[in-house]
Amino acid sequence: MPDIATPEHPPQSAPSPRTQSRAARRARMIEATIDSLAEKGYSRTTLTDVAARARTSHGLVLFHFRSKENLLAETLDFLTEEYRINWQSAVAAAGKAPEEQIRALIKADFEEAICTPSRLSAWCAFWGESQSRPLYQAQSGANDDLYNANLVQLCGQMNDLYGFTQDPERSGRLLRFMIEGVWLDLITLAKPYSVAEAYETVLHGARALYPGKF
Amino acid sequence: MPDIATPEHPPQSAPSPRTQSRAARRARMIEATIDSLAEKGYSRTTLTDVAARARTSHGLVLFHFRSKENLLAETLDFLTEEYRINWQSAVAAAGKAPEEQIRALIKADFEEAICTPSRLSAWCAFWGESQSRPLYQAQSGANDDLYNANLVQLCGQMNDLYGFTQDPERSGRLLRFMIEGVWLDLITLAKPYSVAEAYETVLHGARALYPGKF
Amino acid sequence: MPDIATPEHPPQSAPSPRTQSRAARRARMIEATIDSLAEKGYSRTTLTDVAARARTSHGLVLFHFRSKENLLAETLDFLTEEYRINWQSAVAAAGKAPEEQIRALIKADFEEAICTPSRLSAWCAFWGESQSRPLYQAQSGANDDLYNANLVQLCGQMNDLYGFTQDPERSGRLLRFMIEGVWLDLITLAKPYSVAEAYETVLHGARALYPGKF
Amino acid sequence: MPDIATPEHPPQSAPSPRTQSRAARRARMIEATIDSLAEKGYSRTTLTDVAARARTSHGLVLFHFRSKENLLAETLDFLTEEYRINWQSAVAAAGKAPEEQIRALIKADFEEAICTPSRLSAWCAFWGESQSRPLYQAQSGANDDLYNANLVQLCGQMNDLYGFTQDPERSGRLLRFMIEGVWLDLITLAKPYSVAEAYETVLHGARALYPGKF
DNA sequence: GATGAATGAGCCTTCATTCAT
DNA sequence: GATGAATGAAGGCTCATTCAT
Repeated sequence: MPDIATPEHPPQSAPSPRTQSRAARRARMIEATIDSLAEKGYSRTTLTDVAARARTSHGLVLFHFRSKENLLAETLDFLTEEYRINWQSAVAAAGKAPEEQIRALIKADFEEAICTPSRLSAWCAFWGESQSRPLYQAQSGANDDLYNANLVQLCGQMNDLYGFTQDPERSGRLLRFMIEGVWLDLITLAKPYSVAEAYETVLHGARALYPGKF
Repeated sequence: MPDIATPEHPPQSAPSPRTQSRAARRARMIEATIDSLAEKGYSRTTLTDVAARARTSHGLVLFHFRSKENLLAETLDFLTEEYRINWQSAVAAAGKAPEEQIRALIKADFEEAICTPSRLSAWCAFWGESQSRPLYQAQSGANDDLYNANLVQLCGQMNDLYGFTQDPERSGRLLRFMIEGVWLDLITLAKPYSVAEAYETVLHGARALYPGKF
Repeated sequence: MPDIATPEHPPQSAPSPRTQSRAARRARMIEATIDSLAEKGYSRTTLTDVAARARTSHGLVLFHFRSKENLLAETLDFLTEEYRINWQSAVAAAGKAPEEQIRALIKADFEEAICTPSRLSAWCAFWGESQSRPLYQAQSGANDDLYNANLVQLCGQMNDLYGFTQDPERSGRLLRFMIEGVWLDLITLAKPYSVAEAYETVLHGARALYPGKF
Repeated sequence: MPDIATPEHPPQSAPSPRTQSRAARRARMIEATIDSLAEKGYSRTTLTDVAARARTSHGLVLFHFRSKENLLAETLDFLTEEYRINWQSAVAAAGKAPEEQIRALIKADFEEAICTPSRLSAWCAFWGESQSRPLYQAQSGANDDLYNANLVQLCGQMNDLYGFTQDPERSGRLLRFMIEGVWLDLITLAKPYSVAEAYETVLHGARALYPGKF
C-alpha cells in the first residue's frame, strides 16, 4: 500500500507534522490525477496538468511519485482501496440475511463518496486504455474477484434459504452487470438519469432475479 | 459515409480495379486502426502503428484520411454502421413476436463478425477516452438511441401481450446492461468465459425478467 | 527563355494547336504561381495550391516544370521579361529628350498590366526570401543593371543638356528608390493611397531633383 | 513586452543570476532568430536552426517562447522596440530646428547597431512574407505611423520656417523611400556600396527637396 | 524540499517528388 | 498527356524525465 493518507487509514501513532503534510500533498496529487483522468482522459493526462490541479510544480509530482506510470498505479491503487473499504464496511454493517447483504452491496456502490462523476470517469479511463489492463488486473483484479465471490456466495445462500434455483455464478454476474451498467450510463449518456433512478433500476433487476426479496 | 465497401453497399456493377483497390485500401487501414486501438489502446494508437499494420506508410494513411482525427472518426463510423446493419437485419429476419425479436437482438450481438476481441476492445477504447466522447455521441449516439428505443418498445409489447407489468424503460435498460456486461467481461477478464456462456448468461437474465418466455 | 506564350513573343510560325495549348497551360500555371506567391507568400506556396489555382493536378505542374524550384525560377523569369519589355518599349516610344525618357520610364512602372497587386506582391516575395536572392541576381540582376544604367545615363544627359550638377549615380538611384518606395507602400500599407497619388509622389520627387523639368 | 534586457529597461537592482540568465538566454535566442531569418529567410527559419545558433535544443526554445509563431512575434517586437528607441533618442538629442531633426532621423537609421546586415535582412524577411504582414501591422504599424507623422510634421515646419511649398505628406514619404531604398540596396545588391555612400545618397535627396538646408 | 531549466524521444502533419496507370 | 497513389524527409509541438540551484 502506498502511504496515502486516507480517512480510513489513520496513521497508527500521531505522525510528525512533516509526515502529515507529506501524506496530504500526495493525497492532493492523487485527487488531482483522478480529476485529470476524468476530465481530459487517459491520453491527455499530463504531469503538468496534474501539477496545476494540485497547485504545485510537475517536478514535485515526480519527486513524490518517481514516474508518471507510478503515479497512475498509485492512483488506481487508491481508488481500489477506497472502493474495497466502502463495500466491505457496508456489508459488515448490514444484517446477515443474504438479501440484506446484497442490498447493502448495491447501496454501497451509490454512496456519495464513491459514485462521483470524477471517480466513475477515472475508473472508465483505466478500463478503456488497454495498456493499463495488466495494471488493473494486478491491482484491482484481486479485489474484484473478492467482490464477485462474495456476490456469488450470497446468491447461493438465496437458493439455499429461499429455494431459488438460478445458477449463482450467472446471477452474481448479472447483478454486477446491472451496477456497472448504470455507472457507465451515468458517465456516458448525454442526458443521464438520476442516481436515484439508477438505484431503482438495479433494484428492479434484483427483484426480477429474486421475486419478493427486494 | 466513408466509401468503404460494406455489405449493404455492394458495388452496383463491377467497379474499376482502381476504385476497388482504393476502397479495399481504406478498408484495410480501418481494420488496422481497429486492431491498433484494441491492442495498444487509444492513447498509443499512432499513425505509424496503423500504417505498419496496414503495410503502408503513414503518409499514405494521411493521404486517404486527411488527419488522424478523421481516421478515428471514420473508424468509429465504420464500426457503428457495421453494428447497426447487423442488429437491424437480424431483427428483420426474426419473427414478429416480441420475445423472438428480443432474442434475435441478443443473438445478433454475439454474431462472430461483431463479437470479436478486436471489435470489442476498439469500442472500449472509444468509450474509455473522454476525449472521444463527443465524437461517439455524434456518430453512434443516434444509433444507440434507436437500439434502445427498439428494446424499450419490445419490452412494452411484452407487457401488452403477456401481461407483464415491469417498467419497459428499466427492463430495456437492464437487457442492455447484460449485453454490455458480458462484452466487457470478454475483454477485461484475465480468464474470460466462453461466448456461449456469455449468451446463456444474458438469456438467464432475460428469463428472470420475463419468466417462461426465453 | 522558357517557352511561355507572352503576347510580345508570338511564335514565329503558326504553332500546332498542341504547342499552343501547351504554352497556354504553362502560362496559366505561371499566373497561378504569381497569385499564390502574392496571396500566401513564398513559404506557403505549394505545388498543390498552384495546381488548384490553375485547375490542374500537381502532377501535371511538375510534368511541365520538372521541380518546384524550376517553376519558381521560370516564374521569376517571366516577371522579369514582362517588366523589361514594358519599360523598354515605353522608352522606345517616348521622345528623345532625357526628361521625356525619364517620365516614360516612371509612367511605365505604373502601367496597369505591371502594377497589379498580384505582381507587386510576387516581386516582394522574391525579394524577401533571402534564399531566392541568388536566383534573383542571376535572372533579374542583369535587367536591373540595364535599367539603372539607363536611368543614370539619362541623369547625366540632364546635366549635360540643362546644366544640372547632381551626381547622376545618386540621382538615378534616388529615382529608383521613389518608384520602389511607392510600390512597397501599395502592397504594405493597411490603407494604401491611390496609384495616381503614387505617380504624383514620384513626379514630386523628380521635380525636386530637376526643377522645372517635370 | 517580452522580458528581454533592452537598453531602455536596465534592471533596477542587480537581478538574481537566475533572472539575468533567463533574460540573457531569451535574448540570445532572439538574436539567433534574427540571424536565421537573415541568412536562411522566413520559410527556412526552423526552430532547430534557431536552437543550433543559440547553442541549445529546440525544446528549450519552445519552453521559453511557447511556439514558433510567438518566437517570431517577439523577435519582431524586439526589432521594433530597438528601432523606435534608436530614432526617438536620436531625435531627442538633436537640436530643435526641423532640418536638424530630419538629419538626426536619417543619421539614426545608419547607426551601427541598427544598420546591420542581419537586422536589415530580418526586417526584409518580415516584409516579404505576406503571411507575416498582419503580425507586422499589429506590432510595427503603430511605430511606423509615429515615425511617418514625425517626418511629415518636420516637413511642414520646413515650409513654415523657410518658405518651402512642397506638400509635406509627399516630401515625408519621399524621405522615407530614400532611407528604405538604400537599406534594400545594402541587402540586395551583389556589390553594395558603402554605408557612407548610402548616407550621402539620402542627404543628396534631402538637399534636392530642401536646397541649402542639408 | 521545491522549482523550473534543459533534453530528447516521439507524435502529427505538410509537401516535394516519384511512379504506375 | 494526365491523374492521383505512394513515399519519406523535415518541421512544429508535446511531454516525461533529468538536473542544477
